[in-house]
Amino acid sequence: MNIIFKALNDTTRREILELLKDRDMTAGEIADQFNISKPSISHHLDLLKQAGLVIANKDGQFIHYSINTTVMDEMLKWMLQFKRKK
Amino acid sequence: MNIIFKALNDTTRREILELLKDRDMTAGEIADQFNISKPSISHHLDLLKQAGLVIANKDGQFIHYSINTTVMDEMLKWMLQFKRKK
DNA sequence: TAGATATTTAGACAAATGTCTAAATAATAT
DNA sequence: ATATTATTTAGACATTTGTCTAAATATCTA
Repeated sequence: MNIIFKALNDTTRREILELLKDRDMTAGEIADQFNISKPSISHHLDLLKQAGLVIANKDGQFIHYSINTTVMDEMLKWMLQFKRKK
Repeated sequence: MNIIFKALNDTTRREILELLKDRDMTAGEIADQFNISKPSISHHLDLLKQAGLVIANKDGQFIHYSINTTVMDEMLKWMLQFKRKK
């Protein structure tokens, strides 16, 4: 839970998720969308991966990243507890 | 958006929200639930207030805090965008 | 095998964060 | 008025975070 909130607490990482919502992308393609160095993006991707929010798939020299929304279900469930009770 | 994620990115603050889910509490009552100094709790409450997640109401020398779930709707909406699209 | 391309790892550094103690502010009670 | 209670503000400090550059690793191509 902690690690998920941590991963989402950064604009760049949230934007990465929004990109991956539409289609899978390689690390390089993702980095091209930001004015941030590739190592920094790599670090962001690592945090997202640790949180289980993205999945990395190696394909030759490329690494394809895809979003994993099942992890978000846990967060959605956490948030909904506040709406249920009066 | 940013400030909401920031506010939720801390276990103590999330636990405060879970306490307030059941009933309104004063700053002192909230602080009593944690092994953290009152000034630190005060700071956490301030961040939650800035994010709009709680509302403070002064009543004499007490300040009653209550949860405001409408702000969470924005977050829920953000999260649901990932579930909608295929 | 060498060189180019894709990505990560390592290490440094400034800024942000969570915590504390001491002091300030405000309201209540004696 | 003074002391007590509730809460916040101020300032300090160690830890975490986001970023960078330089170097390492891995794959592909000529």
